[in-house]
Amino acid sequence: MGGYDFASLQTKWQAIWEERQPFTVSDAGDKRPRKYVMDMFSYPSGDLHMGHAEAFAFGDVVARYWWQQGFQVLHPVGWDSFGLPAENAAIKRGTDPREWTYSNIDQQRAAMKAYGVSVDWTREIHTSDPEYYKWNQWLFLKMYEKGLAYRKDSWVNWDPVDQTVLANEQVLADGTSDRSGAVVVKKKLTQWYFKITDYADRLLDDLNQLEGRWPSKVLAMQRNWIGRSTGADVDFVVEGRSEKITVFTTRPDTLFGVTFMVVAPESDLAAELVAGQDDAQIRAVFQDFLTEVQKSSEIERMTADRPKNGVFLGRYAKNPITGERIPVWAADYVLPDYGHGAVMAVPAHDQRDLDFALKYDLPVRVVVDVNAPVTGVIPALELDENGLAILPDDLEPSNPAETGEALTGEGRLLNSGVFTGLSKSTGIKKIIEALETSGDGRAAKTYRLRDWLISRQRFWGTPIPIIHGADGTEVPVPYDQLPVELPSTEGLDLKPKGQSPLGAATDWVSVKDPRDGSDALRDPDTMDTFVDSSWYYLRYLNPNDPDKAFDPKEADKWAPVDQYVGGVEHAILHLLYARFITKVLFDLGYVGFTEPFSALLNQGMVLSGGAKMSKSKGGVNLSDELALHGVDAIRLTMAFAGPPEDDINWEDVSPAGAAKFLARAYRLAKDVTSAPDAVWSEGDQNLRRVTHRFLSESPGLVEAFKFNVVVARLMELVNAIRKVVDSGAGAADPAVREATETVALALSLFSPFVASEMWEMLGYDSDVATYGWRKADPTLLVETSITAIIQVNGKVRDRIEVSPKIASDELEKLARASEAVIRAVGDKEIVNVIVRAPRVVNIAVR
RNA sequence: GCCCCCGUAGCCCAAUCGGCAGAGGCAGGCGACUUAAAAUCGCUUCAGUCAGGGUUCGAGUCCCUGCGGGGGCACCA
Repeated sequence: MGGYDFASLQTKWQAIWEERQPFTVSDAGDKRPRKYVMDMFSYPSGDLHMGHAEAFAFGDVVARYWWQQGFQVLHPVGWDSFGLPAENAAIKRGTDPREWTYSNIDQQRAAMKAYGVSVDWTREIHTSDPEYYKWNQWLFLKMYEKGLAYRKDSWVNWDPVDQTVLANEQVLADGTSDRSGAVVVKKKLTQWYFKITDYADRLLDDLNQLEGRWPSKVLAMQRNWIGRSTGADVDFVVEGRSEKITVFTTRPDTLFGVTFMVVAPESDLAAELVAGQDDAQIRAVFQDFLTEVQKSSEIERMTADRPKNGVFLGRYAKNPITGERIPVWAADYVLPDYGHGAVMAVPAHDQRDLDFALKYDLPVRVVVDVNAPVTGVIPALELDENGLAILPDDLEPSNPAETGEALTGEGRLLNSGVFTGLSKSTGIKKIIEALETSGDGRAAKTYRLRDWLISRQRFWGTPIPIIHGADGTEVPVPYDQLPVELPSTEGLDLKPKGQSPLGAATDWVSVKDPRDGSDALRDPDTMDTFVDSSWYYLRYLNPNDPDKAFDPKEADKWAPVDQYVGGVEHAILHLLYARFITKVLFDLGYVGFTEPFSALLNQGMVLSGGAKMSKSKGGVNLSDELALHGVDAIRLTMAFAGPPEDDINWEDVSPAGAAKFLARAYRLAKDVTSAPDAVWSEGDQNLRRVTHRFLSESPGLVEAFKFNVVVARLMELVNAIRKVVDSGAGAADPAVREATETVALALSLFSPFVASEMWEMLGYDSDVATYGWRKADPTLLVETSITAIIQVNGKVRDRIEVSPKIASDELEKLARASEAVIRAVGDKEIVNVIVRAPRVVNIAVR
């Protein structure tokens, strides 16, 4: 590798930055406008890996860009330092998780500093510090007071490897744990929840505000996850039972087609219905069925298109609108925790209901004519004595009972009493109105989103600040007794046993009831670490404040975060939780905004051989690449590889090429012979034009995250300077200095070490990073002539050099006079001439 | 099954508003320097934009259909 000694440059500049702290934000008396740029903080695994390196490289481009643009930029880092890897490591070594965690942090901090990220190191936070997690507890208590934190007994996701419960968001689509990879099982347990479902509408609707500033993919994922459906709740009276069964449906227009009802077998409702039923045979059959259902694993349950099984419960319900008597079944295709755990079955128009009806020989009744025109005049239909329509033969739709295909399309209602003939959407509206009038139903929404299960049965997390009194009352720990600190691990067995290890820390868990001093027990569970990360962006604003979680005045000044950078793996989990907690803090009056992250950039992954790069898998890894090519070249490689949100195949990019380019840039700084006070305007005008075009275009490109294009333009500029130095005006030309200084300033966004060195070589002792972007001189951006293209029928036939200010009619005259055009037109008739001065003329001929 | 994103040279990728398909890099080729090689420097080959249809004076760009790739949700009523 020729060029320069990147290793000694890295050492030199790291020491200088350590001393100067150029990125520490004091704010006081600083009149510059503010920007808050934040990278997703890291779990302290000890090493910097490719994923971190890429995210920090991109985040740093943005942070350094705003510094150059004259802002004071808050760009903090912290550590997501609670969690299972530390705890598991501690179990393996018989040590305290604190040791592993804090030594990893030291190691990783050093790696990050060596990576040259523009960070305000005075604001570093660790979520495992009592000074931090105290405020998780404070947040919990605030939410508890508002009824947003509560405990309930429910079927939960249980990770049998990590021996703890998981939130829905932590279970992958294949039914395995996102952390341990174990197949998650269902357990019925009493757990703590945050009531995120209260915020479902706001979490969904506020996504519209983020449109265009968050990746559309993330917005789509969040919308899917929240999964709002609109429709109606309909109440069905059950014979011999005082309470009705309420079902949720998105198709109230098909109410006349209901031929049976289905409830989830494991729901309380099913048990009640069977209990109220005299036939012992039916009760026994149901019990067997329920046992069978509970045996099937979550994975089987989640596979679509499984055969549907069910049993008749021996009970009948009444259709509220037709008065018809319909049987009530229990079946495994109805889920206990969605909607009301019960459905009205319309087999003609729902594939699942149809599959079930055909299997158990239940009636199928068509109530929507999907062949009927959806728009236009509704044909007048004759009704029979039952109020049902008599249909002309050609309107007869296909019969689902014969085809096995449910009719789910748009159409017009059939056999639906006074509603017959209505379109789907009008039918939905009118039938809901009728239900509301009769009191048998109402418009309703339901969500896929579930409340956030936050308790965990592990040690290394934030203790839940609740005391359980002897009488079973939940007593919040008084605020002045926070934090509830984790005990020492001395004599404590952290091995997962399905119950929190804290429960066995006798001295810790036994407390006096704050109400009356009687014996009581602390809640032994700890919080999901996603609680820590749901508000950490606020803690950076006053990381050492002992009196409050964050300062609302600081939040007004800095928050929300202007630019958040991180991996798409948090598209739902962390980002949804942080949005939720921000809205809660807004409602509590602590912040004046409802979305935490105004803009989001998701970097792609770095792949090698089609797999994520990591040390354990062998092959290419970050530390080798850094040693081989230097920090600057690696960072530049990532910026140049393509759009930041795309994955990078390491085989497709060239760190050696990046290093070569940096060496070319560096050599220019060496070549410049003019003094720092050289008068640029006396320099080579063509080079100046290139420089100023670069100065003018780059900011927009950075703001659009087109880092790869900026680097390409920078390469262009370097090539242009080289040409002037070697075979033009020469190294002494003032324009060469101007252009080379521009290279150093722009390069500082991507490759700060070599940029700083170049800056020094060029005679400056200031920090290149905060020196300031130079404004383009508009007079150098004006083009003196422009190439107009002349087309005939859209095909380019001639090019002419014209003034950019040429008038349309003059350009047309020139175009018509062109010999190439005259030849192309020949004896054809000119039917139209489009002139877009000064760029294009198109002559349409026939 | 529903929804979202992407298909441009051998490869990674550019192409503001619909207006000359190529900025930059990798790989390749030729040349200069060198005893030779590396490094460096200069020059250079390479696609008509996945396919089909439509809108338009004009489509890589907008619309429809299909194919291919990636992702999210899913017995969700």
